[in-house]
Amino acid sequence: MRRTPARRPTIKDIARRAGVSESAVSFALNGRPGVSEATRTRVRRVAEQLGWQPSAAARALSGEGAATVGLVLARPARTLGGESFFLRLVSGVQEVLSAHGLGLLFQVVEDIGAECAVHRRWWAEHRVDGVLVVDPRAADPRPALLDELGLPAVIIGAPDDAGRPLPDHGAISTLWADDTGAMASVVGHLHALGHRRITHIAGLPELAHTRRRMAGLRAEAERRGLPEVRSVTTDYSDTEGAEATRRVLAAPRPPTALVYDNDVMAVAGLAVAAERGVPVPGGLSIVAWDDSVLCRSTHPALTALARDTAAFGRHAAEELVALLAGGPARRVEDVTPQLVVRDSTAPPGS
Amino acid sequence: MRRTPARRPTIKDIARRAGVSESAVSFALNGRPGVSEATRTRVRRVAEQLGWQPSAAARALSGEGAATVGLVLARPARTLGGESFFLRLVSGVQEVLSAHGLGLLFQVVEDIGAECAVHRRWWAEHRVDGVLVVDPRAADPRPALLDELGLPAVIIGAPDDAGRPLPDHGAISTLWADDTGAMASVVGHLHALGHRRITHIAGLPELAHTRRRMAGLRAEAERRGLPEVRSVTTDYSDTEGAEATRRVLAAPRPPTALVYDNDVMAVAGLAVAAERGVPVPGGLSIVAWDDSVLCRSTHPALTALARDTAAFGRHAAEELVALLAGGPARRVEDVTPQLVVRDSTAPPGS
DNA sequence: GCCGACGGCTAATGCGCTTTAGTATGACCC
DNA sequence: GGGTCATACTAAAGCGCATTAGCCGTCGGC
Repeated sequence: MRRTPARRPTIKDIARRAGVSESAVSFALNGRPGVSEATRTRVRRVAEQLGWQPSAAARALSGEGAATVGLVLARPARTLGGESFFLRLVSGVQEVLSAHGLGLLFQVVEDIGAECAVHRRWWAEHRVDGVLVVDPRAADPRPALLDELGLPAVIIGAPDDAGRPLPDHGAISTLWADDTGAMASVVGHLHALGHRRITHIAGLPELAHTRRRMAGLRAEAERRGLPEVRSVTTDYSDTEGAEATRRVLAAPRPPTALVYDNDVMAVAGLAVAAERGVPVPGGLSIVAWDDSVLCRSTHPALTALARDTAAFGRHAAEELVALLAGGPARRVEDVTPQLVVRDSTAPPGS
Repeated sequence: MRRTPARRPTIKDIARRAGVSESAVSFALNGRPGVSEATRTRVRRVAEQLGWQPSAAARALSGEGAATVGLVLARPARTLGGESFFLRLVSGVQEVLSAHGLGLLFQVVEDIGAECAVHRRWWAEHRVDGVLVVDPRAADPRPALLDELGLPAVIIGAPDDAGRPLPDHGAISTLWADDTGAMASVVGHLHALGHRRITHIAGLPELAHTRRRMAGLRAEAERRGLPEVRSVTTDYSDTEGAEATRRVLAAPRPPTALVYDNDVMAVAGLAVAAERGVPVPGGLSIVAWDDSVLCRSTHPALTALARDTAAFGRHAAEELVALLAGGPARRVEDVTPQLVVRDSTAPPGS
C-alpha cells in the first residue's frame, strides 16, 4: 500500500501557530512593511520550525512569475554523440540560477521549429519567466518570436540576428565570444609556423558563429596574403568531420594545417591522419576549437582554443537574471578564447 | 520602452466567447462528462482559435500536480569534462516526457548532499511530481528520502540500495543494465584472445554500478581461473584514468589488457600507451565501457560495450510516467550492453 | 399523471499565495 | 478633546483552473 505523503505546511498553518493573520505572515516572510519586527521574527521562526517553503504554483498564480527559466537545445539526436560543451555550459548556468532560487526547465528537441513551439507552449502555460537561447543562426526566427511573446531572453553566441540589430524594445540581451579575434590568433599561430595552406573544417553553416568564424578566417587570410585558405562546412559530427578530412587531404594541393570547429571532429580528423599514415604534427598540423579533456587525452595532445565554458554559462545566466529584475537589454562580448598550444601544431614538413 | 506582452487567454475568455459557463469549458476541454458533444466541439474550436493553453500554475494549484519531473546530476564540475553519456540519456528521457506533456526540471549540483536538498525543495515547492535519480551508490540516502517525501521516482542504474531491498510501499521503481553479464562478455572476449592479466580501470568506488562491475569481474575471473585480474578505482576523469594507466603499466607484471569504465578514460589510456611506445592492440588491448563517437574516432578504434543510451533514457521515463499514473513500483533490467569488437583488442604480444 | 432518474448545464468553493482595502489603536498636535 | 496620522494588523478579493453541489427540463416507468 502506498503511504500518504507528508502534508506540506502552508502559510495558514504558520498563521495559526503564530497567532496572526495569513496576510501578516505573507508580509513578514517577504520583507514587506506592515508588521512589527517582533512579529516578523516570530513568524520567521515558526516558518522555519515547520519547514515551510512557498508553493511555486501559488506564487506563480498570484502573479509572481514562475521562478523558472527555460533552455531548449535543438539538435538532432545524431549530433549529440560526443557533445560535452553543452553540459559544461549548463553547469555554469545553474550556479547562478540556483543562487537566485530559479529553476531550469530543459528540453531537447530535433529542430528549431520544434523549439519555437516549445517556447510558445512554455509562455502560454506560464511555465517560464525567461529563456536562454543557444545556437543562434542566420535568419533566426527566435528573437522575433520571443519579442512578440514578451519573453525575456539571452541569446548565447551571437551579437545580433544576422547583422540586423535586434528590436530594442524587447527584453533580449545577447552574449557572444569573440570568434573573429580567436580565429585571427589561430591563423597567426599557423602562419608564424610557416603554414600557407589552411583549411577550416567548420560546423553547421546556418549557425551564426560558424559564419563569423568563416568570415574571420577569410579576413585574416586576406590581410596576411594567404590565398589558399578556405572553409568547408559539416554538421559537427565525427562522421562528417572525418569525411571532410579525407576529402580535403586527398585534394591535389592538400592543406598543411586543419582547424576544426569542435573537439569531436578534431579527434576524428586526427584518426584519419593516423589511418592515412600522415604524421601529426610533422605532416599535418591540427587545431581544435573548444578545448576539452579530449584534446588533452589524445596523442599528440591537440592545440586548442580554450575558454571557460562554465564561466560563459554563468555570464549568460547573470544577464538573464538582470533582465528578469527589470534591467535593460544588453549586448555583451565575452572574453576572447585563448589559444593553448600543445603538440599537434608545428612547422609544415618538420 | 518595453512593450506589454500579449495577454494569455483563460478559460473565462473561452466561456464568454462560447456562451457557456467556465465549468462547462473545463469539462469540455478535459474530456469529462457533463457537456453535450455539440458544446464540447464548439468549446474546443474556440479554445483553439484563441490559442489557449492551460496555465501550469493554476493546474498545479488545483491539485493536478506540476506536470513536471525533476532530474539532478550530482557531479563536481571537474568530472563534467568530456561527459556525453548524460546528454544522450536525457535526450531519450525527453522524447517520452514531452509526449506526455511533462516538463523536465534539471539541476547540476556538486555533491549528493546538495542533491538531497534540491529534492526536498522541489517537493516543498510543489515543483515536481516525480524525479529521476542517476548515479545510485552504496548506502544511498536518496531512496529513503524520496520515500519519506512520497515522491515517485525511478532510480537509474541499480537494482536496489546496496543489496537491501527498497521499501516497497513507496513509489520507487528501479532500472538497471546488466553490468555483470556485460563484464562477463568482456572477460570472455579477452580470455578467448589469450589474455590472462586484465586490469579494470573502474570509476568511482561508491557508485553502485562500479561495484557490480568489480564484483562481476572478480566472479568471472574466478570462474575462468584467472588470478591476475583486478580492478583499480578512479573518479572517471581523464586525469585519473591516465594516471592509473601509467601506474598499472609500470608494475612488475603489467596487464596485457585494460578495461575502462568510460570512454574518456579509455581515450586517455590510449594516449598513455602511445606516449610510452606501447602499441595498441599489439602490446596492449583496450576495451571501453560505454560506446560513443570517441571510440570510433580514435586510431585504433576502440572495442567497446555499446548500448542504446537514448533508449535507456526512454525506458526510465516510461517507468516514471507509469508510476505517476498510479502504477505499481517495478524493478526492470534493461538489455545487456553488447560488446562491439573493433581494432583495440587482439591476442597479447601479436 | 405523478415520481424518479438522468442529461446538460451553472454557481460556488477551494488550491496557496499576494495584494488592496479597510479597521483598530495609540501618538501627537493645536 | 477632537482632529490628523502613522503603525500594526485583519478581511477579502483575485490569480486560473478543477470539482462539487445544485438546478432545470425531459423522458421513461408505473
